[in-house]
Amino acid sequence: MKNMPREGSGRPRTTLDLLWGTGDGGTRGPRPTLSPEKIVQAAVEVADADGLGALSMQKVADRLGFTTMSLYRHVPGKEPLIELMIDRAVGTPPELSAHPDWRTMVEAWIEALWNRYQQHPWMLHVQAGPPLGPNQLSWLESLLTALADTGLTDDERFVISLYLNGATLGIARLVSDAEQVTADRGVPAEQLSTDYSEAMGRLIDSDRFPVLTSLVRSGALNAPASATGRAAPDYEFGLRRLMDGVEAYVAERT
Amino acid sequence: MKNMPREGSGRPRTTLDLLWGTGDGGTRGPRPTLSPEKIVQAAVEVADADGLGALSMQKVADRLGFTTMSLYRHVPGKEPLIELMIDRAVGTPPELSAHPDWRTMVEAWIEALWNRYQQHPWMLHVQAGPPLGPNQLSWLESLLTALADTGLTDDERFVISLYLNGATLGIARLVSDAEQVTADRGVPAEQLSTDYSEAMGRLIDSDRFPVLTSLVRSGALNAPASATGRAAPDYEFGLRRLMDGVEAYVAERT
DNA sequence: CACTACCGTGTATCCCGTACACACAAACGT
DNA sequence: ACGTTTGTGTGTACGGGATACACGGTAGTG
Repeated sequence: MKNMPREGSGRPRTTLDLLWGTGDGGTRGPRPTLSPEKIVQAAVEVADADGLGALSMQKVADRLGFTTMSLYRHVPGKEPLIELMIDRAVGTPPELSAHPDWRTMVEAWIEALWNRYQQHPWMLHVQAGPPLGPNQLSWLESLLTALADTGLTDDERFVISLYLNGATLGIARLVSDAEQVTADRGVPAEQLSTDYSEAMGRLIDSDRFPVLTSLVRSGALNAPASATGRAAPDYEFGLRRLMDGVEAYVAERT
Repeated sequence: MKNMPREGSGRPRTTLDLLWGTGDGGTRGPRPTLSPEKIVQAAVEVADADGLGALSMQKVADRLGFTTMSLYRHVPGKEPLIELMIDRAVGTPPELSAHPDWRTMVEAWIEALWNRYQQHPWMLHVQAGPPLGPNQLSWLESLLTALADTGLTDDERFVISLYLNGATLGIARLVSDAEQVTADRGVPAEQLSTDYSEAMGRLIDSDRFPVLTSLVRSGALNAPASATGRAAPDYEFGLRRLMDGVEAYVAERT
């Protein structure tokens, strides 16, 4: 029985083990030069620099000075690697205890998450699955803690957390996509909304799209994004409405 | 000058032309058997069935009974094709005029969009860019119309539309990802949240994650998703808070 | 010291997107 | 009527990417 496939090809068992650092098996053979951590770090750097579409095992290995196949000794494949990247890129949640009330805590939480998304825009395009990594769970824990003294039930706090998380994700994606795509087409950032409303003006039939037409003509599309160079205020306005609603609900419950 | 590359290889000029059906140039040569519409339809079917990752020009061509390369006569590439797919998959917005007030209109709008996302989950994972297709613009027009008699300014209505759109997108993605990923791992839908909270229970240290631990122990994670077999109520609750906030803002303005 | 478990590598396979050149077909200009 | 022009579907070919598999070497274990 010499040529049987060497079963259980080394260390990297499950993605969960990688995420939590468990399952570090026996210390036999040559000391590894590579490690999952280094690989994940390099992968995140590649994705940050060139986007998720440009992420390949080759590029990651090159950046580390190793062969493509060497990565597979430490990470079971590309998809698991991406899961690890997410947990690393999202990092640790902010410290919220200094804030006076739950509302400012939640706002700070969302702003921090928003910033993370800005730093690693590729996170907005991965199929995420339920959070299971230590960092992702820390974010959830953090948000739930912020809602602790609202007097809401466990269910309600959980659902609200889910919604806040999702809303932040969605807005960040919308904004980031708009910037990215138009940037890829070689449009300078200042002209973004100008060009957009101009393109729309050309396409739109004022019979079929009366409201949009008047909106374009009034120039409302130009103002918000170019005012600060960022669409950030957009999400803050919407967020504030959401918080008002939550606050009213909390007040009603007590 | 015989062997110059036959410049301007046929009809499919820009993605915009495809989206709006403009630019259908001279009717020379053999009548085309294929058309952009058929291609887009087939592509949507493939993505619906096997997900975005399994979408390839091969599969689309096979489904139509043509060669891979034949597609490129009608569609400039894969990415433009996906943009067309989005506009087709999102379809036309719902009829809202029957609803009594703006709030129920907006709720109906969101529910309709939510349903579209359920029908075509791959839409949640594409880089979208600003909406330029006729159907996408119709959705925007529809939502803006619903907000018409709120007395808000153009800016405000636009920003709120953006936020509602983004929030719906984000929640739908969170929920769909969770379902999808766990389904890929062979977990039957009923066990989803059970397995999830069980996995979390194994991973979590009650010192580092006190709130989560108590949440898992109380079983709050099991209830919401399994109650209806869908996580739909989650988003409705959060949505209601958001609408309350908007309503308060509207009232304050008048 | 032989054995075993594991490291990093090289090679090979399969799939994907798409450039390019062909053979043929239908309308146009003369 | 007939060459010219423009477009159609196809076959072939290339570069790149994920990953299975077998190899030679290495460091603890018995």
